[in-house]
Amino acid sequence: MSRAENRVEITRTIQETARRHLAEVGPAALSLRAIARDVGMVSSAVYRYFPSRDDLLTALIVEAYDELGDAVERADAGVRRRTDLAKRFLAVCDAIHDWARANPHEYALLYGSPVPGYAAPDTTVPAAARVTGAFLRLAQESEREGDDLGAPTRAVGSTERKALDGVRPALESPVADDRMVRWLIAWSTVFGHTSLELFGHMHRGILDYDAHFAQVTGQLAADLGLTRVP
Amino acid sequence: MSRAENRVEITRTIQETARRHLAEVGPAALSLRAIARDVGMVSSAVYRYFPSRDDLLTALIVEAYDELGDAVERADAGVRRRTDLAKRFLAVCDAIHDWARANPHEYALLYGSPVPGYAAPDTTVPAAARVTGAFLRLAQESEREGDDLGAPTRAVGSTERKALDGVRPALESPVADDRMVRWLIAWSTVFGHTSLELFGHMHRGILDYDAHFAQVTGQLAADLGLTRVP
DNA sequence: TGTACATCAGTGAACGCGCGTTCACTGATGTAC
DNA sequence: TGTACATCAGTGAACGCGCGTTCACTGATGTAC
Repeated sequence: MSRAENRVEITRTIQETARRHLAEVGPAALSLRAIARDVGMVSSAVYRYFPSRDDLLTALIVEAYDELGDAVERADAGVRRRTDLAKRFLAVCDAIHDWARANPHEYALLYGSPVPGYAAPDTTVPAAARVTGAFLRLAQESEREGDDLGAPTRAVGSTERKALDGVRPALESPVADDRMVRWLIAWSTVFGHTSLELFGHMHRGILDYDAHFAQVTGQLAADLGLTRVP
Repeated sequence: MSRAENRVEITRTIQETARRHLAEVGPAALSLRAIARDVGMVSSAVYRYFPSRDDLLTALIVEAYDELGDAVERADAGVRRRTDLAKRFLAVCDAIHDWARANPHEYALLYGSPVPGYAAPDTTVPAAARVTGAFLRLAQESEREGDDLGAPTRAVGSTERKALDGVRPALESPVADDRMVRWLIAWSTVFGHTSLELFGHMHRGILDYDAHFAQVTGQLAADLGLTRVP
């Protein structure tokens, strides 16, 4: 095995170990020394592979975003009838929710409180954008379908229109502002529900998280006008 | 000043200092030693007032929940026409959002990732319940008003009905399940929006957070059937 | 009202721990001629 | 094909730091008679 191959493999081993630690102790308690110990290296040796703890953290963040992105895209692609936007929407929501429950510490790293002293570099942006991308793709397709049978939407004034200017560059085909607001509500609801659930705020209130999540996302799909008979 | 009075005052001083540190460095970086230093005490002296770091943390959590609870209840009570449920709902939503933006680290402590190694005791439950209580009160009053002009709701099946059993004990007057789901969506949306905003996920996407939040909560109020002409 | 004793606040040193990062060094792997 | 040199991986010790918690002790404040 060449030096270069070895390097790739050891880098991967370190990151895998780090990922395992992340899943066990959470982002705040992640320790470079503990990871090195577990790999069977002295802590200073890790610096040959990651210039600092923050770079290792960045690698983990990108990995987690990509994993979630994969799950979401796979869920979407798994729906045969591409015109069944409701089914695709629900598949995407479930993918997020399922991944979060299976990987709570990773979810907390991505969507929980920021890690103190750490600022995510721009490297993480493309990976992070995959999840929102799935929502936006559905929004555009739904818009193209035309006949809108969703819940009535409030008119959008000029301040809000300007506030949404940041979203538009991510779109290839236009989505009307009032409907975009509904998609953003769906986005906030899915992540809000997941965070409230995972961080313990539904404890003893909602007795069946999956049932409730299904009801909620079903309602969102209806509000978005996705559940219509073809 | 008596010993007892002194004790109360110093306990308060410690907690106030802790609170200031929390606001500056966030929950994860909160240090008992640093707080003691700032108060002008040796770190071991703090143990006369708080048996451990976790108890101090609990006190801060309760304080923060109560502060948010105060803000929410004050906002609700500030609306003169008690039958204007839309206005009251928007006041409550804004109170949460405003408090979170003014106290981001405190918000993260309450609604962000759990602090590693810390489990909130039951002491925190009543304070935490005040915020959700405001939503539930509005839900009940809206239900009593009767004429429901909100967006159409999806039927609730038996699994979801059972899942909602945990919410019912908190109610004095009944709320129909399908409408309760909408109130829970509103709850998830408000906290989801706030978390996504504060934790940086709307950065460069939404250009005016307040405008967008207003649009979103306005839409929620309409979906809940609160914005009707009397 | 004064004295003897008990209670309590706060000190300072210590324990035992862990962290991220740097640096001089050894020994193995690669490269150029 | 063999040798001289450069590159690189990994070591081990150290730096400097901070943390929560315990404990024997001093000196002040309270209480009972």
